[in-house]
Amino acid sequence: MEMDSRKAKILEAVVLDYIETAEPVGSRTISKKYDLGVSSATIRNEMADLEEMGLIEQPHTSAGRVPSEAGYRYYVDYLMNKSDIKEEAKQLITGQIRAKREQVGEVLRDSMKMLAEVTNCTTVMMLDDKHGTTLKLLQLLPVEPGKALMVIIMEDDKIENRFLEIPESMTKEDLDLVSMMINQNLRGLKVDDWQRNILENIFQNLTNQRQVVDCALEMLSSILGIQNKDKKIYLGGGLNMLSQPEFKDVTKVKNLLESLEQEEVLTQIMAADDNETGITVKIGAESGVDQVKDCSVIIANYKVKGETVGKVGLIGPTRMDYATAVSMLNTMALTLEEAYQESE
Amino acid sequence: MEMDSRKAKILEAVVLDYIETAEPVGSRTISKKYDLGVSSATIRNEMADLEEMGLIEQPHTSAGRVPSEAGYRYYVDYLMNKSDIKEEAKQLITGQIRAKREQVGEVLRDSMKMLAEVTNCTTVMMLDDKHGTTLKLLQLLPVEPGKALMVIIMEDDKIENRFLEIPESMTKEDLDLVSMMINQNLRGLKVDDWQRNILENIFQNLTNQRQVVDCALEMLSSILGIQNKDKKIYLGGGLNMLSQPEFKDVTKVKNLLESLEQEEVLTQIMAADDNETGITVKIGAESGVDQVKDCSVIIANYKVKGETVGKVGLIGPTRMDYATAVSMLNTMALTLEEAYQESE
DNA sequence: TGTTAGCACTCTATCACCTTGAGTGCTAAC
DNA sequence: GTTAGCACTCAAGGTGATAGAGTGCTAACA
Repeated sequence: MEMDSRKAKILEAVVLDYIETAEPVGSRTISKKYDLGVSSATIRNEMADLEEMGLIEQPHTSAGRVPSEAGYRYYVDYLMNKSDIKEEAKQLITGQIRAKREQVGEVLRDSMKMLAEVTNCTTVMMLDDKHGTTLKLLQLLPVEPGKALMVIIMEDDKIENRFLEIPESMTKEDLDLVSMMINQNLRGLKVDDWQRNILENIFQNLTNQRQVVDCALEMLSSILGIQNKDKKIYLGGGLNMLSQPEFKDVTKVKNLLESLEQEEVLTQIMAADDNETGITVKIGAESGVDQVKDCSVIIANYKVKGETVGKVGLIGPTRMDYATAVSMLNTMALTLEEAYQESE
Repeated sequence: MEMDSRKAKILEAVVLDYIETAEPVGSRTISKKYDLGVSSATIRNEMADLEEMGLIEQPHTSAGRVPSEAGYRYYVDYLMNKSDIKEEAKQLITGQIRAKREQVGEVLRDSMKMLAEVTNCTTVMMLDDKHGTTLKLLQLLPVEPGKALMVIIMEDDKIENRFLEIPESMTKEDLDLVSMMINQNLRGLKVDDWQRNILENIFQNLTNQRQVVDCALEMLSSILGIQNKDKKIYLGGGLNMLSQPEFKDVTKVKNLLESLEQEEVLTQIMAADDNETGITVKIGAESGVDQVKDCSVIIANYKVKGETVGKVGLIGPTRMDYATAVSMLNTMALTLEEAYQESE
């Protein structure tokens, strides 16, 4: 069976109409609504072919046609108009990101929420564990006798705070010294690269503060090393799923949303991007994650200096507006890259 | 119409059975399941009275009875066994809170989640704006040329981080000086108490760093003063609602959950506690918040040194297990108070 | 006087059944 | 190759009958 241009147009019509209405699309609808210049009977014949090719399917005999996963795939790969995007929505996102950059984290959260609203999907933001795992600056601050605050600034300006118990006798100067030693020796290193002799060096110079250093190092390593355990993941617009007609069944929604609250599942989903550059679209079961086998996932990497620093993902029903979703996500990733570049 | 002890027992049976089964309760069910020593006919007569008193109602003629809001009210006020609580669940919560206290914020979030799970309700934690609005310690840290990190520790050990642009020429010593001046003058003060002469004093001593100080003060005041704008609210177990049979309708759930994502609504809900001490139970429309008129809300204050520092709330269907909910919430509030007390 | 058994009554939930309409596939004519 | 026409299929929606849960009332009972 050959795929000619008329078949393609009919497939496109089926996809677009189904995305819009969420109802199976009949031959009559297509012949009336989309101007193909042929009658519904002809379209019926073509649709029978498309069904044979596995691109569309019928929920039951007397219903219209619905795109299959393969059909969506064909649409996304060959038919979709990739630049089709609402300019205002685009502005909204870029504006959002460029504004108030001083509040670390807030910006990401807000942008994710906005992207979710515009696309009516759920968004995931994930910072890559390759990045942010090296130390930029560590400082111990005396808070009150016996208590200090450890402030850790990562290479990507993320910040962690931990309280630390210290001997009452330690002064601000002692803490400064400890901070300095740790900074000098560990700045820019990943936890894997800590070497015995570096650590020995720190301890040797700080034998009397050994207990504090030990505790601080332990916290530090847990933050830098086991990043994936408390890797920052932002989720936006989880409730958007509830408006989709495919999720009118409560238990289905519940299972899905509960899955999305589990970091393992999110990590698995986001790991599904195969081409390192640009945008990956996974339709239905393609993601390989059982919990979202009825959803499509779109993932964008964003890079700084050629290295992937994070991913933005969009999760929605298979019947989602791929054109808008892809271009919005693309905009988002580009603006984030730009913002990162500037702030470096 | 008098409320005698048998009527009370029947009302209690209706409430308990309805809480358990979510189905209207018939006279036969009560006579068989709850050992009242009278026949279903007698119970029917009593139920007719209870209905006349407005404490129970019938969805339709041939259905059993369901407690009215007034019925729940009566149950909560006079019948409920307040110490009825599963000891293990209690242990779970207190254990959770007492553990790993060094990770500020995390503990609260986790405890909320757990409380939500145990009660199968949604939980809200809200830190009162009276508290946490005074400065304990401020420190400016040099990050890289032209950039500093402002670390702010509040009186309740909450921490805020903000990046600050500074003149490239400023040294660590300059920043220390600025930090010290701000600390000396503003520690322990609320933003309302900042006085012109105090600020003048800071500026006079730091004329050459005026720009930086200005910027820092602005951020500081926005953090301390307009606390309610970014007041920390933790929400836990929002999805629990989805398991309740009263929320099998998706649009209903969606509206509710979307309301609960709005801080104004949460603030309104949590403002509904009238008795300053102990626990408030608002049943259905009693909360006065339209969005949760089909839910009940239970609110607990927790205090340190006689002053309310925060509230914990529980939101669930009107048909909720009040006894367990109240005592769990109570446990939670007490343990939090205890934890705060210790850490002060 | 309070309690109970018995019975008629009411209303919902459920199922089978039918009708309707959307949509198809096939065929014959263009 | 295209199209009009027609028989066919199937889900959705409406109707009517039935079963079952629960009530209220009445008369008998202790």
